[in-house]
Amino acid sequence: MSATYLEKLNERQRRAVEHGIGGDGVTVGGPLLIIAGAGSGKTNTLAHRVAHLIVNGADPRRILLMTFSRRAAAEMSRRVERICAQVLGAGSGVMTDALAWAGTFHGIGARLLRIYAEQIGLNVDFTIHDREDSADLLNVVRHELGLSKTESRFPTKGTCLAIYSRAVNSQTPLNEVLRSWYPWVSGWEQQLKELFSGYVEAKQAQNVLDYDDLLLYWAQMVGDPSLADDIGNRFDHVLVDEYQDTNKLQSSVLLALKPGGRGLTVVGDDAQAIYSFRAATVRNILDFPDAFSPPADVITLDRNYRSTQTILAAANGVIELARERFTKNLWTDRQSAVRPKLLTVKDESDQANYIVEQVLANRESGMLLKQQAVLFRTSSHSGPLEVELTRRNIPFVKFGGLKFLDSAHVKDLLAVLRFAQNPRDRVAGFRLLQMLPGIGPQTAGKILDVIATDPEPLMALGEIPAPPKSGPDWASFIDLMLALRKSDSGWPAEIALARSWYEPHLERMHEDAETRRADLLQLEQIAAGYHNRERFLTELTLDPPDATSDQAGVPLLDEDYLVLSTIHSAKGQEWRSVFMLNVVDGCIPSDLSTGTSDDLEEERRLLYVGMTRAKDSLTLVVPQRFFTGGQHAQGNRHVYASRTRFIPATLLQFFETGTWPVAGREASERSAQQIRIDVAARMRTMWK
DNA sequence: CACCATCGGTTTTTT
DNA sequence: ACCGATGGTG
Repeated sequence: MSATYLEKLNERQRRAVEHGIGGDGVTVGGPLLIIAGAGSGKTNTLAHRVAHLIVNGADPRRILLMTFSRRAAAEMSRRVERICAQVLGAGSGVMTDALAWAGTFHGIGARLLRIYAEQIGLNVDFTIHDREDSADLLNVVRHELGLSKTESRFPTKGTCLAIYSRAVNSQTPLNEVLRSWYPWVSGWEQQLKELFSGYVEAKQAQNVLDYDDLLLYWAQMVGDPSLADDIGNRFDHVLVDEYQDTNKLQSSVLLALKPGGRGLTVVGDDAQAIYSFRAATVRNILDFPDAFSPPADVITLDRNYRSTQTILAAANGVIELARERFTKNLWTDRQSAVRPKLLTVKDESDQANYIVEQVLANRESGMLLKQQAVLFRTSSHSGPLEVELTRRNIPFVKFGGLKFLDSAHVKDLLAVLRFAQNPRDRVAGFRLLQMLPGIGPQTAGKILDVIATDPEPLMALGEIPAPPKSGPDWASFIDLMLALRKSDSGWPAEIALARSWYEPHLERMHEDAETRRADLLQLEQIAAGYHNRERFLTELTLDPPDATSDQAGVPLLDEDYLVLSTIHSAKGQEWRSVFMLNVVDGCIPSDLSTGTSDDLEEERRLLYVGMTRAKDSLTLVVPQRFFTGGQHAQGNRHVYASRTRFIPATLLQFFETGTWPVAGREASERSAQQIRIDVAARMRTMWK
């Protein structure tokens, strides 16, 4: 077969694409590891491999493709479809709804668990707790066990959850987890064990799973040989992207699905491992070949197509100072006379002004906002820039950090739907009941106790006499729950029902009900895109819409906007022009991550990941003065920062260094402009 | 028992 | 600056 669509690939990419695929209908080869450096055409190669499988007769519905985020899965599906349509002709129909099994580990886990729920004694109507729900539930148990009133301070719910999660995801006994990562709480080992065991019981009684359970139950499920066979045989091919950021639990699932490694492909880059805080381990990718006999084939893609040679030289310089050597060095033939910039500015406010000026200048010269991105270590670092962008009416979308779903009103509305879906979910019920006036923690707890034992909890709820102080709100609440229980109004009508019930409560509880209402309308819009309530709740929890923008809504696709993103959320992406904020010690590396040398090495890789996102132009900004704590505009608590330790003097040769603004009176004029406020607008809103 | 005020400790990255 | 725990009041 002449495969002209493969001709654009380089020799190694092509080998990776064709590995194990014969022209004779035999498409299931041995295990393959692709080490794919930043910008080496990884996504393209993987997409071509999947397409090539399909073109050679593999059934797309029997391909399992696991990516790091749903965004990545969607992008991959899109590319695969495009290639297949080109090769097979648009009318071939092979690709209609084809890659049904593309998603994240957690998302795929949730789907499989619902399919096999009965066989493993799980109620199919389980709901999924996000991180905060999990912490809340853990906190309830913590109180019940009397651990919140101990002599010396017991760790907070967040720390407890982090410990639990680390133990589960790394498949490590608690005492070792405590010794290696939480030595300061090692005195609480016994109590933590009790807490975790109570937490597990609570989750089961309430028919909820947390993020870790999606992997843990899946791993348990494939621990049974016949179930493992059954699930493994659903898929002829299993491909995993970003394998360096998977944890031990995930690799155990993978090996149980395809014990011999046949049909298994993993792709990743050990130099881009940045998720060890989630128990990801680079051992997974390094040990992959020898998990099989004969060992997996390894193909290394080290030719970078993304960045100019000067950008790559600087990035290579940074990663070469790492404690351990990585499996490759990147090279390119994209010559450029322009080195990346390392720019010193006075403070964060000048940093914001500089970026705005540069971004606008780039746009003047024809570079869309969308082709530019501003990256930072920590979500809050972009605060001053966001203010400035808003003031100048420059549209932007921010990825990472606080989610739209984290706001109280959105959680309230979701709690209504979740409780209707699974009335045993106490976290949802507790939240929901307390929205009613006159119902607080005690009353809510008692009501939940009463209905917990009933086989039909929502019916039982209807029979509870109205709590004295809840007034007429109780009756309308019961009406709502009964209506949602039957779910005969259908989806997405149910969310409209819930929202109109919630609206008076919203107004009562929040001053700024107006802006919050807009969010809820937006949630309703999003909901319309899902098939039913269960899918909506599940997928929203697993893949929350993570973009927040200056406008209430996510901008339409054809609009132009600047991208703001944490480095973590920028993984796998690229832009023509990239700016990195706060390239100073204390930000990269984060002050909180300088404890162990492993932490520090991960921060170094983080800087490397950020730098390698840039195609044509890269600017690292170093503010000298850094405001801390209180955000009074006139406040003056600050620290003097210095350039990140990851760019020592020996690396300065790779950068064009400079300061901004260029000295002179321009600067004072600019700052005069900057404190200007819109007095007229303030006057208008004063009496509203 | 709900609701409000206050005080003290903490503060990243995300499925 | 923001929780979360705690204590007082109605």
